[in-house]
Amino acid sequence: MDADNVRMYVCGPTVYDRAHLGNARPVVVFDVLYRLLRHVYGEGQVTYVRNFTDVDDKINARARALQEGGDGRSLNEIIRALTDGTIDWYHADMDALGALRPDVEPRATEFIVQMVAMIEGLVAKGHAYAAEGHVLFDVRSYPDYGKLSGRSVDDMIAGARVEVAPYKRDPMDFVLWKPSSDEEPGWDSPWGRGRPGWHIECSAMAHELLGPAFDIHGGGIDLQFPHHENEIAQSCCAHPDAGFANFWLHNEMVQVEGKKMSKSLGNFFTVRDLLDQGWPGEVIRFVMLSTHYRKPMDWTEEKAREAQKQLGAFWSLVGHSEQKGEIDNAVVEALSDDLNTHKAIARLHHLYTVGDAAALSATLRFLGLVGEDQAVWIDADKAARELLSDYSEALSKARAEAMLNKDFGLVDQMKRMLLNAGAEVRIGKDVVEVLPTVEFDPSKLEALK
RNA sequence: GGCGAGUUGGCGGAGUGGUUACGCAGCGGAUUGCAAAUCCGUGUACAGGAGUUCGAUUCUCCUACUCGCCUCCA
Repeated sequence: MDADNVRMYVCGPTVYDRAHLGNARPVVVFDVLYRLLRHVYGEGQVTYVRNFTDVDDKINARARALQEGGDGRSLNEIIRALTDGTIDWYHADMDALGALRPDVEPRATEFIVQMVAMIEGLVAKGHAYAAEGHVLFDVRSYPDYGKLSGRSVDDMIAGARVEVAPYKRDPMDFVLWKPSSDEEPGWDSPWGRGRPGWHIECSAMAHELLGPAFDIHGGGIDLQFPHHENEIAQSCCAHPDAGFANFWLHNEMVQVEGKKMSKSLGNFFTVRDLLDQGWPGEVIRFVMLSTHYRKPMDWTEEKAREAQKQLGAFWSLVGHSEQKGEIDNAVVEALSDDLNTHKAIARLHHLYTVGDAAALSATLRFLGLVGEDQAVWIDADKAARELLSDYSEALSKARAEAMLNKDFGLVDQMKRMLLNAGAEVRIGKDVVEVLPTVEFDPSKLEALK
């Protein structure tokens, strides 16, 4: 809409717990988009907003449990502390994945005033009504309701899985505001003390921070309905001529070893779990980017291992050279084509194969595939190379002897040990080299006699 | 019951109305004491059926299967 101010809003997490792997996908996907937009339009020309939803019944339940467990603070204080802590976790974990922080990360609880104002506007325009302390959005008042997700109100009602509250005019009407009991957090409003419904916070914050119309709205495909559908209904009815979001992007879900990630299947884990297991954040990111964002992404150990191997190879090429290069244009083109990250990775392989360390380095940086882990890895790699150079010398000597007396027993034994420790043994015509691989483990080396 | 996405070689995973990526694994060769690594070479895969077309993996329709959403969910 405005090349000097490209605006993007992405639905962020409800901060009640550690981010799981599924939470990480939109973060990584839209981080790539953010980086691309900054590259194309300029770093200062892009505004990226991603919210924290810090008012939610799951949070309330946790806070109440803490209170009942003896926490003497007020409910609001506990909630604030709880969500503060969860946000810190989120930042740490997403930073580890190489995701840039958005320009603005608004918290829902800091925009209650704007939500109330928007709801009042909707009531005034006849799109919402108060009933029994609730305020509900009247879906029948918005003819385009269901357009984004390709549903019709009638179809959905036919599905008959809608909870029908007696105060609703239509079963599909959704809550904009609901009353709070004394044990629940609440804010004063024209409809009494209460709290916002789930969807209104994004509409209010997007409007406040990006204006009535902006370029891109993103989030997980599971949010397409009802969350985004409801956002559209609210925002478009509140600001009928603005248009709200120009483009909607939805990432597909994450699976684990071919199955849906769920607590009941026991394949549920957080980003922190993976990091603690020793997977570098860049490897997790690399796995994410190897699948197009609109397809389900299957997390498997095998993919992670493969990603680590490939990234390790890239890093070892760029890590030991200080050349400054340009971001590869073919990668930018691939990303410009609906974020074809896998094609971009194929191009990285090409840069690696032709040995263009400078371009590879700049492009990896652009894609967020080098970070602290790379520095750590380079250090470890250097140390390992040093350690192995002694072994290399010894092996070289032993081999020279063996070449004369044709007894290769010792050479083979040394080789086995080195390979077993994850080293790579290269014996050429006259050169012997021993180099570490990503699997190198010095503790598996026994002292050479 | 409603809505949607997908089904590509051993595996992962792009893409295209005709020339069929890329990575890993495999195979053949060079090399090697043997390997590893490297280099060179190598595989005509697009769920099934019908249709449109000179020609379809790519477009249309049908069928099968998988998955997701419809309820908190990224």
